[in-house]
Amino acid sequence: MRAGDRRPTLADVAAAADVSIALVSIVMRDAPGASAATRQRVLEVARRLDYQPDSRARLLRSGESRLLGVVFAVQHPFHDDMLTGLYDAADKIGYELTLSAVTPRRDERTAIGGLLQDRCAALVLLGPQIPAAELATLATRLPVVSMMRGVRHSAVDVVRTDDARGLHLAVDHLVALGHTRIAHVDGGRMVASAERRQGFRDAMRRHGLEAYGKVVVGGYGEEDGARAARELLIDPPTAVTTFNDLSATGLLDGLRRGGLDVPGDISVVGYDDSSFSRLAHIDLTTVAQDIDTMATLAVSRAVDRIAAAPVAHREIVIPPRLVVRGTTAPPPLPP
Amino acid sequence: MRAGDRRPTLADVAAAADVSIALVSIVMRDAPGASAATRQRVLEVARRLDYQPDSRARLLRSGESRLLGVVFAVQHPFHDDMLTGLYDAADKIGYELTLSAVTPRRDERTAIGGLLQDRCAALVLLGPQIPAAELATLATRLPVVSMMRGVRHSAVDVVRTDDARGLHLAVDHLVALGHTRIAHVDGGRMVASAERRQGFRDAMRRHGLEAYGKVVVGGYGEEDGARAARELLIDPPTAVTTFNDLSATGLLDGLRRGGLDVPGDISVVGYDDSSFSRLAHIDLTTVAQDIDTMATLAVSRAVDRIAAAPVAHREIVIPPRLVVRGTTAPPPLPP
DNA sequence: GCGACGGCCTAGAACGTTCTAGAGTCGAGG
DNA sequence: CCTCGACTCTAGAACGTTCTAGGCCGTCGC
Repeated sequence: MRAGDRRPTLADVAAAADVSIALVSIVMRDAPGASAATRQRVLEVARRLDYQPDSRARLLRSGESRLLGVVFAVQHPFHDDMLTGLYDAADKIGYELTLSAVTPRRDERTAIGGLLQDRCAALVLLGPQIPAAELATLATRLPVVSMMRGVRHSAVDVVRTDDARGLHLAVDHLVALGHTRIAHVDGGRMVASAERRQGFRDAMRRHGLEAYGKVVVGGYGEEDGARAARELLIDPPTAVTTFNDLSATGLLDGLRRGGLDVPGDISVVGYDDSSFSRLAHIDLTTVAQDIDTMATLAVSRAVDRIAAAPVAHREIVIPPRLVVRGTTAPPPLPP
Repeated sequence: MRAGDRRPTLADVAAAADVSIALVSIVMRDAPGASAATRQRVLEVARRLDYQPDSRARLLRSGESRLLGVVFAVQHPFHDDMLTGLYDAADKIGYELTLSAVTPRRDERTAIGGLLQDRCAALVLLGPQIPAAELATLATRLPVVSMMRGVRHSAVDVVRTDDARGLHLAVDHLVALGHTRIAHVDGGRMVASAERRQGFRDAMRRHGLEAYGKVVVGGYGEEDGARAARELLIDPPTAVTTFNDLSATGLLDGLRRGGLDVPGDISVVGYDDSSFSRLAHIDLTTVAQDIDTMATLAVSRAVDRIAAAPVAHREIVIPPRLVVRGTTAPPPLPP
């Protein structure tokens, strides 16, 4: 068989096995209506011809498309983790995933547009940045699940972590260790940044430490953390919470270059429990989002919507948990 | 319009604009055969109805599918960079990309299988790990382009960097700075690891330094680099080349923790010019693969194969270039 | 005045599936 | 012996598109 050859279709298999096309279809779908013997024979022939079903024709005909479109961004380690979870979840209930990436030169609208043409049954968006109104419009066309970003609109489903609570956990942990002067490096315009910042402020207030809490402008990446480190080095607190792990690693590096020992002089807490935060030489205390639960819920919510099943809440909020590793310790004794 | 509503089709637009279905199709494809006035009117109606073409039906009918399947792996920053380049390249010539990810729990065969069902016209595989024989079998069914991995089989196209040359560049740079005792942290069983290791050995020999060259077992990730650092600290060379940037950052961190100054005591060269290697606080001297060129060539090679165009060479080898940043310097003066 | 031609448009057949409706066959029950 | 139901199987119509063949106008060249 050469590359240019036409790929075998149901008709080819049917002809070779001397049965009708419909019967082959039945066998392929494992649907009732064929005897064990024929089933066997058809499968045999199909395997011999190396038949592969054409999912496009299949979906075209059968309307319901068991296809979930996922929009993710490159260079976001957390998105990669979430993709892993989504594949697992979709696989478990017999759905397929089709991916569309946001890159520095390919924006979210383009990514979504591509998926719409593929006629997927629902859209799962990882940390969408487009305006809520636009998401709402989109949601009139097909079910839309926004992950990691709250959307105040009744048409859009949301699966996210309780980010405020995540920062409560981080601050509680630090306070329990004895810290009082704690700073937060925030995520700037990033999705969820506001919730985390607010969570930090609330937690500090709850401990009566609002006077000691300081928020430093940060951002998404390592360079943002490094920049924040330079700012913090002027008058270092004894502990820092951050918007995410990437920023935290930049911060770690900047603080150490500035001559501080982590966690001896200063403690650092990340956010996301990205796979690299577990690496021995980073060993970052961090707030973990429950990826598998979130992925499972996002997929099942999308599927419920596709089936037009009534769902209880538009917004599902998952509690995070704190993963204590090596970057937090009691504050240094006052000199 | 509610989410459950049927999406408008060509027939809907045709009815609303009072023309034939075929004419609407012509207008949508921007094909010749419609007057400017009608074109205008049909487009108007289509926009009003919010018509979106169904790519499945389109591809089903028109056979040739302007769809390239791409298999990439999560947690590989370099793959993300390549995806960015591939989207650009495909976009430029009017092709679509459909992505399938390899995750810790979803292997390459599964990822490829998904794409085959989508009937994409060709496959682009980023650093495929499956046996060459399997790739060859696959290539009998549709054009297959392997990126970053050489495949010694006439059926599979290859677009890769001249990795041996990449290590020559790194070693030449270090030797020019005055280094003689140079180690290489290799990539273990990773794709392209052998070429880089061999390139290192050849380059050292060319400089008459084979006696000073040492190869340390490493791997893909930061932890592998950190492990190599521990080994190297026993009797440190003055410079190290690495399999990739991720491993290099782990190495950097490990060496610094071991009390060495980079680049004062020891120089480090990475490989890939990953986006994070450019970050100010990493600032890694590294070997850059020409991502855009590779992406463009991979896409056009795939397209040539789809068109059954004769192509000159099965394997396209792109020269890398060295990006000198802050982790390399002359060796310390002997005490 | 007439045939040829070009511009615009349409009908209907594909594409590879799934689904609906029904046609055979066979054994059991009356 | 007939009828019924269960079980296999099949024909043919969808699905939303593109493509092939043509039809119907004017206009142009003779």
